[in-house]
Amino acid sequence: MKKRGTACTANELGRSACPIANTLNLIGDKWTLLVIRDLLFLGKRLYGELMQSAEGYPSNILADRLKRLEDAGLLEKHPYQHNPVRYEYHLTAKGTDMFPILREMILWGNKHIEGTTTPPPGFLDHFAQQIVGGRKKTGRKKG
Amino acid sequence: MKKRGTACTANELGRSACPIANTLNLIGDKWTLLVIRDLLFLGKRLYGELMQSAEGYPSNILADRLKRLEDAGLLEKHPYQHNPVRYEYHLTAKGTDMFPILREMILWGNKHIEGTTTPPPGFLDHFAQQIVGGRKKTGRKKG
DNA sequence: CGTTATGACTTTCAAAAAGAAAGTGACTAG
DNA sequence: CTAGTCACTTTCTTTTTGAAAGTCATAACG
Repeated sequence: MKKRGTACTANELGRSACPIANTLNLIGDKWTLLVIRDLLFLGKRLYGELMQSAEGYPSNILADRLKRLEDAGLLEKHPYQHNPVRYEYHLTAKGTDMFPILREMILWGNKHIEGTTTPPPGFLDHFAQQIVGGRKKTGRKKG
Repeated sequence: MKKRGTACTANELGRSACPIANTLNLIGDKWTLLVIRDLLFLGKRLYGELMQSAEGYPSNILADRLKRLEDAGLLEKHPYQHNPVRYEYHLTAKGTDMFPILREMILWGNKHIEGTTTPPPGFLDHFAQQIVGGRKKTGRKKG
């Protein structure tokens, strides 16, 4: 619960230079991708909103993951009030780029785990458009 | 290191019915996806081959993850010798369907983490062809 | 002024998981 | 008979988790 690092270059945690291994250094745990999901799909911004997520984050874990994600450059926090200072969190481009990973996990879960909820029609395309289509030249996937 | 479950229906571990949350119940840790990577991309089959992976699995962790993946139906083990019985491991269709998740992690890692190795040209398409194009009727991506 | 409430964390601590290393069982080779 | 190998399993110490309580700044109430 204490050590953190930027993890922006390979091998920082003693692993190989494999992009999968290095990506897992950031999101290879039970909670981190759920925080990203809440920020990306569910429009949550504040600590309290995230705490009310259906997943029931332990508060210390949530605080820790937000810090790690900030250190890794996947999210930024900005003060929305002073005295006491409170922050709102939002994903950076590096964070929203996680979308394709989330999307494939949704598709895999829907296909292979009974009882998982399916996003409404067009939901994923909407985000793909917004995130991938909106910021970069698009390219891969779907013609 | 002891409890295991099939986790083939949602909510088994007290989480929401979200497909991301439920997929993370299976692969939301540091090692599991690396084992799948070794089986899927690197052609490893035997316990000893997996142990020689660049990631350096602790042997007890590797044994545990293989069991969990088998319980979840992502891999099967088959004996390749008797006395003593030894097994070889290979992914099921449910396991190889993880490919798109791995692919997106490779792309994300290559884009955002300096120093990660890039697969050779055509590598991912090759697998997409083999796995997605080969087993199901799906999109066939280019004839 | 004193008390209660709220939001956003932080600290504490018991329990669970990870990980290093040594052990086990069934052989095979020398 | 002794040493070596493969595929795990067990033991044990360290680290991480996670439930719950605590903290801090401020607002609202009486």
